[in-house]
Amino acid sequence: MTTPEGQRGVAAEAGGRRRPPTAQQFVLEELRRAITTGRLRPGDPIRQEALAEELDVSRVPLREALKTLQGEGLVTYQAHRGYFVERLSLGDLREVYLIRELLEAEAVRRAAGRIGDEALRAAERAQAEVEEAAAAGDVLAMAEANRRFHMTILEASGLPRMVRMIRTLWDSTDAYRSVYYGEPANRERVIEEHRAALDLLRRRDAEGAVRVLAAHRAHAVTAIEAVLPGAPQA
Amino acid sequence: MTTPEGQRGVAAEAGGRRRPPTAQQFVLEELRRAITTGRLRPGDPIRQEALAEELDVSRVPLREALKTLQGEGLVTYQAHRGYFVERLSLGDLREVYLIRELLEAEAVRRAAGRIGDEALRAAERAQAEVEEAAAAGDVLAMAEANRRFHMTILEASGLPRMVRMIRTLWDSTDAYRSVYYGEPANRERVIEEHRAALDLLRRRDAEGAVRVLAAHRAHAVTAIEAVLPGAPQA
DNA sequence: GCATCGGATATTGGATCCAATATTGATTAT
DNA sequence: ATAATCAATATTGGATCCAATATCCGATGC
Repeated sequence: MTTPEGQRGVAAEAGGRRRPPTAQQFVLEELRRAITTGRLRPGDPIRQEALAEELDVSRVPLREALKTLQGEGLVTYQAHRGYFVERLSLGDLREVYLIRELLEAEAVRRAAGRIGDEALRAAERAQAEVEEAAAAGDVLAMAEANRRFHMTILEASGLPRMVRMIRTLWDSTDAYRSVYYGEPANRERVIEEHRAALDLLRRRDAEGAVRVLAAHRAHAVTAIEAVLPGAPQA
Repeated sequence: MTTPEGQRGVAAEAGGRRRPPTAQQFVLEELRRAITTGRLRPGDPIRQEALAEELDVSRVPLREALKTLQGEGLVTYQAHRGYFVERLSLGDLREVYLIRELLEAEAVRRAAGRIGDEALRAAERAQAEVEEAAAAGDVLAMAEANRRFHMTILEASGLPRMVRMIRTLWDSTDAYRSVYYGEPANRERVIEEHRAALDLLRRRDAEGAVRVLAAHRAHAVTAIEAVLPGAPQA
């Protein structure tokens, strides 16, 4: 970060976002984006020097950001060989969804009994954004709003550590999720299911909400499985 | 790591262990040990320069190790303020055990149906070490053997990611677990419960094993809760 | 006396340089 | 031709130095 503005590359589409206060956070965001958008694809080795130069930072904050991503399961690491974008096998994907099932069921169950009006309204707002993005066909915006929708609900569980773990699991499959939203039929279904879940939450029907959201996940995982074998092509 | 042998401090009791191939891994091990043994106590700030000097490494590998520990929840981090040993509230502790309950129940259930003879024998060996350490009153050795016992069983689940998460959760409460083993009555109970679990696993009684191990955890958490308020005193 | 401001100090964040290890490719013996 | 060896190169690991930020503490005004 010797110069205020770097050149354009991985960091190119950094539209109107303002830069985080530390290089490390900046790099973290850019790396996440690069992975979730497919700019860096599963299995790709991460060359530190090239990437550091592209982002216009030194290798030090880059390496720390990579350690964070390693902890989140987005990249793997081999001593003296470097970091690689995690390549999820079909088994890995199923395992991630199984874990999410176990954790989210409990979180949603608790959230249903505790969620307040503000949180419900926040979820409704997120849902409105989901529908908006879906109508516009903006897959990325939809994924982001969708994430907000679910996280808002989960946070009502009062289990912050659990939510953090779920969020991490969620992120680890980001690279594979966009394919799901690409399909218009799936976008429709997501909207329907969200509406049903909101309805059940408003009525404090915990088990109903758990059931609907479990089905919601199941749909996603089967759809992703269908296209998985091999990395998601660019 | 300019000199082969550093001075004595956090790294002092590095008995007969051989040094890992990279400074970062070495630091990671030492930090974990320092936290679990109480050499670094919950809430303590981690001064990088002092610690780096004590371990005879530069701050670079230390910072990367701290990032790893941050991901595992053993330390917290605030930009420009540094790292602190995580201080678990009572609520946090309960949450960790709740998550473990959800994940381990499923893992044990699967493990019971899949565990092979070698894994069973490995668990039995670990259990023998647990009993040995308990008899000798060696709390640290007991904690380590105990960990091997449980991990051996969990690994039979065929869910490596889940096991990794459980291991991380396990580690995050290390600082508080030693108090449990300190009590001879608890040591006795642990041994009994392990034997019962092994027996049920041999008979492929999944639900029985799940039940016994759930009770096993419940005992531990209530015992730890009793002494928790405030950090575990040195 | 108390709060506020400002500078000195401590501590973390980042850049650069050097060392250690792995990878690659040419060379040679079989 | 093929496999093994070894040097050249690429890449990561680590140390040191400098910059940026926060913290601490005394001075100053009310």
